[in-house]
Amino acid sequence: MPETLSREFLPVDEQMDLLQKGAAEIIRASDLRERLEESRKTGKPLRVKAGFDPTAPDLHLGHTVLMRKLRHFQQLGHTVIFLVGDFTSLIGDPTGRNVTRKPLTREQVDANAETYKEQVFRILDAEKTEVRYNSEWLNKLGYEGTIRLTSHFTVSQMLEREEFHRRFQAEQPISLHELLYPVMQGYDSVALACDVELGGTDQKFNLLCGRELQRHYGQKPQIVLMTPILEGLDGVQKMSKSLGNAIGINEPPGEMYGKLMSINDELMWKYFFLLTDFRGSEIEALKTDVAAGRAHPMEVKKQLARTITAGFHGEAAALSADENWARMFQQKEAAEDLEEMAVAHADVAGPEPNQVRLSKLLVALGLAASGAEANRKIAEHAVKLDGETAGGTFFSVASLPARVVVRLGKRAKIAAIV
RNA sequence: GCACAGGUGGCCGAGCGGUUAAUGGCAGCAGACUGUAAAUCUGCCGCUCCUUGCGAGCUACGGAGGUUCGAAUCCUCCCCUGUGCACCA
Repeated sequence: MPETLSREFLPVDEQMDLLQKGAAEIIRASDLRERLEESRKTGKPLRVKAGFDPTAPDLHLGHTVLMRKLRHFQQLGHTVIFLVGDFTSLIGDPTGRNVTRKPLTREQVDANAETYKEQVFRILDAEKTEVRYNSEWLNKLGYEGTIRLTSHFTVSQMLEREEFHRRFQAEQPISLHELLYPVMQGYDSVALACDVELGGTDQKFNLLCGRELQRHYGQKPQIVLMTPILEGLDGVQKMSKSLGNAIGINEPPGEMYGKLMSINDELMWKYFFLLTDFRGSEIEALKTDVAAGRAHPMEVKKQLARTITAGFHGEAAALSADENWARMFQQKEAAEDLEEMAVAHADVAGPEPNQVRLSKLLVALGLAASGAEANRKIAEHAVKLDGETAGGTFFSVASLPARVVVRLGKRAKIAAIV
């Protein structure tokens, strides 16, 4: 992929090809083509915006689908605006929530925004990204401006939005301020004079509000490019930290690799498509090979896991994660580089010297959420010590300090008891 | 403000005075099976403590009181949500 720095843009067909890969919907593709042609003629890059609520400082692969698309624009020489929704996040986008989100404090927003940027620039080129905060213009709007702005929409327009409509029908609460969210996001596009706005498909309504408002303000309505929502590890619900089915971009290579291997076969193709630079045709070829029995799905999945892991941690880390995983799951041997945690013997002591209360140890290692849960798992024979199923609550070590490999299900850690 | 309907464990949702940590479903965790998964089957699924026992204690059905030997279940007040009414009334 050539890194275009100057006013030299690639032919429009090639640009369209890249931009359309993995896009769920473009409103409208023909307009995008037109505007790309115009930009190529005038030498002016497109202004491409994507807004982010600085609410979830831990980015996961689901977020990167959009980031990667932004990077595509960037690679083609267009201007990417990373918009921090510091103002809108005081509302909290109601998308997909059946409960009204509680607003963040100013301090939380600021702190989150910083963490966000740090992570985003692992994918985007910081040098070429325009970072803006929407408080810049929304703050100035004032009550009067807000009234004028909201007058462009009607209540029934707002209630067309699926989420509001659903809640209204279900007799669930909709706070007045939530209705303001799409309006503000739309105004961001006006303030930034965007040519294109990116968002997930769940953002469709908000994105279209931008077009609507831009018309009112005499601007050309932005093109809207929506990326699909990535399903999480369960393969059903969207990837989300709060649902516990996410792969964080800051996770250690082993974790990342392991989680990727745990997705089901069907989902792996989507991941290939949205999270790697494999060409569409290459992915289709792999798919055909698997269907015909020429390639093993597990091997293909390993390739996926390696590729994505390498993108965040480098080739070497990905390879070692790969080898480790094979040892752990295929040969059921203990992995080499398990995380080691120091535990004070006093905290986990049993009644006799050199004895350890296993339930406490499991909690201390973070393998069990509570002592009660730990005891249940021991009773279920789900706990292994140095490869041997633990028989009871207590176990003895020959001497202190001691190192024990503790395994509960898929997860294992080395306890350094001192 | 008035009236009505609601508020139960991560979610949905039973229970409507007493074998109740609270039926059931979903989610989750573990075991078996497998190609890592998925599917399927099995077990678990509030917390703490220890003498790990079909042990003891604690906390829990929006909140606070009350009635009762005993309340998620009855009463009172309060909070929250939804709906209707709010000129004629």
